[in-house]
Amino acid sequence: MSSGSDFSDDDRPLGAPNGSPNGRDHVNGHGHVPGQHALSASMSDDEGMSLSTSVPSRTLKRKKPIYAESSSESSEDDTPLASSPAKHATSVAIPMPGAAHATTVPTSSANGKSKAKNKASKAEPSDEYAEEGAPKRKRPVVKKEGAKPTKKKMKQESLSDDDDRGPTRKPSAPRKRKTKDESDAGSSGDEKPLAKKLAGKKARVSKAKEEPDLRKAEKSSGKSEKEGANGSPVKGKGRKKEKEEEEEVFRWWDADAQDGSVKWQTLEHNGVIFPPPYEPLPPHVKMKYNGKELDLPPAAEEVAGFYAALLESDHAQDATFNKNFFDDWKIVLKKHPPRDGTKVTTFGNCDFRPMFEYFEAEKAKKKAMSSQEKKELKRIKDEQEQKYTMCLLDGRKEKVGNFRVEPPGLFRGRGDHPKKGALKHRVRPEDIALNIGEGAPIPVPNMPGKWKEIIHDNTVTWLATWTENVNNNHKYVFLAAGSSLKGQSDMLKFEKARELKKHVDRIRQSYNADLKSKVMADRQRATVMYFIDKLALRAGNEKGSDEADTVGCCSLRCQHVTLEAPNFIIFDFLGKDSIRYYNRVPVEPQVFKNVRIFKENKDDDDNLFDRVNTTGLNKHLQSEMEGLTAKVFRTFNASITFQRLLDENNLENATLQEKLNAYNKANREVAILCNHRRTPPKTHEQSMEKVRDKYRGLKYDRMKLRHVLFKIDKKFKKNAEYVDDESDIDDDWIIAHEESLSAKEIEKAEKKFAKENEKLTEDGGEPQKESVLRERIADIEADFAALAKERGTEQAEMKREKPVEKIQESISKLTEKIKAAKLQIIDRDEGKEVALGTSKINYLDPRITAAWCKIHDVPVEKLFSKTLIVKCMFLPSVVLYLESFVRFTVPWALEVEEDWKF
DNA sequence: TTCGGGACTTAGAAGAATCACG
DNA sequence: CGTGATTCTTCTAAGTCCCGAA
Repeated sequence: MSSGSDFSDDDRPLGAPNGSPNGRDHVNGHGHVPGQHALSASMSDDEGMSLSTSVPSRTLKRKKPIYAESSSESSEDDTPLASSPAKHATSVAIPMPGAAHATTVPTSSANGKSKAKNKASKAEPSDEYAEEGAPKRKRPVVKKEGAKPTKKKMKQESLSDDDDRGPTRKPSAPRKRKTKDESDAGSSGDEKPLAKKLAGKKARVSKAKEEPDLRKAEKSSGKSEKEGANGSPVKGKGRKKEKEEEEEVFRWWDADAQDGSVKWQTLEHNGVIFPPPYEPLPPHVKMKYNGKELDLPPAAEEVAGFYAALLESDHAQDATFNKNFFDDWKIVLKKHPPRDGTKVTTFGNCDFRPMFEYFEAEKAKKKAMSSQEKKELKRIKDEQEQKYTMCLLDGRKEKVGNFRVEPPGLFRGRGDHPKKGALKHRVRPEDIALNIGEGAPIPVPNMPGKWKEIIHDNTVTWLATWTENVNNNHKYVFLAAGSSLKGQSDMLKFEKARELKKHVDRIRQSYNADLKSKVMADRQRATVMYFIDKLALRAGNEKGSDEADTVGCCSLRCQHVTLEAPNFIIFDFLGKDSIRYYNRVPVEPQVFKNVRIFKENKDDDDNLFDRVNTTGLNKHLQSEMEGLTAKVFRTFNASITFQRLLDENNLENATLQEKLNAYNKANREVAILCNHRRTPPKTHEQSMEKVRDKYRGLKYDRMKLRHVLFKIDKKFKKNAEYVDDESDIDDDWIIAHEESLSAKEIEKAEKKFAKENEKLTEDGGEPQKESVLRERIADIEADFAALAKERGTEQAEMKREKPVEKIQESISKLTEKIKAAKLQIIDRDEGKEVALGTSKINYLDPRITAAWCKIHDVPVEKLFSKTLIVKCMFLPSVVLYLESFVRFTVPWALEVEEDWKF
């Protein structure tokens, strides 16, 4: 796909609107529109849809509107483009590209009024399913029972024009699809999988069927043994039992398909490692309360220390953080009061500084240790942790991921999480459940206590779990990213995304048709799909009031989207991790219209899509393609865009560096698409200034050379090549620059002088007189004085005569350098808040990179860090090869043929 | 139909290691 | 050969999605 789309990148920009609620100001800078498909929707005007969604459901959770200002309520047709957009909208939009392909197949169903659209489109494609190679579905189809029942078709909401209007359901229980329009979808969904299965593999079918039952049985019976017994025979096939000695590479990707539910047959591990107990501070380190030293018992001191350590961080400036910390600390203090009976009641009277300073000093001390000592310390630590790092999974040694139990501390929620600052308790063995193979030795905790529970569940991959006290979230210990388990599911993920390629045209047609559906729920869902597909937005589950207020596609509220006629939508909301998403994009007129309708009669903090939620959306997606969920679109979009961008380059005679740049550029585009950001390093501005200075220096040098030419002959001024003005270096800068140059030269001269003298004395000679140095300095100063004179004259003298051609040559060389420097500056500045890692690790199919490296003869190590490579391989023995060379590696992704395409 | 439990992926920040370079 | 910048790894928060009970 993606044929044509040209990505113009010149539009970057966007002025960042200020004031993001939580203080961060990330802005997605560009108007990139991702998916380049075209929606062929014929824009027939929809018959006057009068559906107004009247009743805005109030979102339960939302307490206070965050973006109060956003002017959004548009009620009339005409969009507001008023002020607000203008404000933000510096950005430029990029036209949605390509329009061609998907379109080609007009489907009958596309015609407007039919509400049954789903059906129609579904039917036709059936052949597609058949062709599918039938990869093993990991997610067992299982649950089909669920689907079936729905047959009920209730349908209400038909949008007959008015009545439906609504959505009527205003109830506060908002949206949530009440309707089941999905029913049809359900049914069709059913058949699909079937077809697939049939087409697919024989054995598989039976397996799939069986599994569910199996699984169920297992679950209910709990740890029962039989599951093991049952399970293994089924899938067994003897494969895993092969003699492979542990260091031999297990090529799971070649091995027989794994079933989704049973994850392992045998599992041995050493549990988790607990952090060392709290060590009280030396007696001379005491925080103060009301100016007096506070003598705290260890338990209370420990908590105070958590806070003290953050004293200079942003957290300590955060009111919520401080309050939550203080509340929790007071609870601890009640149990462990200061020894002198002081009552700690006011946060403002606390002075944690002494503790902070002690920590800083300790840090400095540690840093000052010799590298010998540091190494020794590290060795000891590694030794202690050694046994936790690996486990035995089906007889193979595999790396464990986070085997260190999270130490106690203050909860660092992102954005404005209502619980940030709360005390996270120390986790004890009593809190932890271990999952381990039956019969495997039970590890002994490295601190006093007994495990909460030992289970033997081979349908899950975790080794240990506990519940964290602040949010009651579950924490797990899993295998490392490079393990077979993770590798497998990673590969499945990408295969699923690739599968979407085959269905995406049809899916787009179908949602395009639905954009005009008379059923409000369908129309909203289609609109949601349009955004998810084009902008790679996240699904957007509902969130609770005790979490930060962030949204995804389904949970967008009216305040998050602004319409700008004729066809722009401005998104401005906080997404995952409270990262701001800002994007101004052109959309299909129908989408524009829909959003206008959806916003009608709603308040800013009402849900934009009041009839859609992620569950319903995913259910629908499943009916379009087995295993399809909203997040698959993100993976698909990222990888396919990446592949396309890489393919667009012509790297015929490119140098290695140019190739790497091209790769990184593509990577960055994807990161931007997915809105992956980072806060620029504190030092960014400063290092930016340095680069800019270098750039100006080059420009200065070139200017001087030009002036030399001008002096030789005025005619050069006419030469277009030399007219370049130095608009980016002003007089002040020139003066400063010349001064610094002169200072540098003098310093150099002094050093040289000193060195010469040293040598002379060494050889038994006499040192030179000071006057020699003074003379040299005078010369330098004279040179610079001459330069000062030249300022503004457009004429310059050359210290050493050079033929004109040489000068011209130097100028063009400088011009090149200047261009490169400029690019580098832009690059760096634009990249300052884009994080490339996340997409590289999670969204870009590593096989794209592997194949690309093969074609262009680029060593993978230049692009993938060691851990990333390991992720594509996963066995230690393989990793060793890596050091010597990638030829021998057998990571699942690195084995691809060079013509492999996503 | 909602709700919450559960398991697993995705995410940016913080910390550690390595690099570049004066 | 330190040291400041850059890159990689670790840490754990915050999502997605599924499931089953009420």
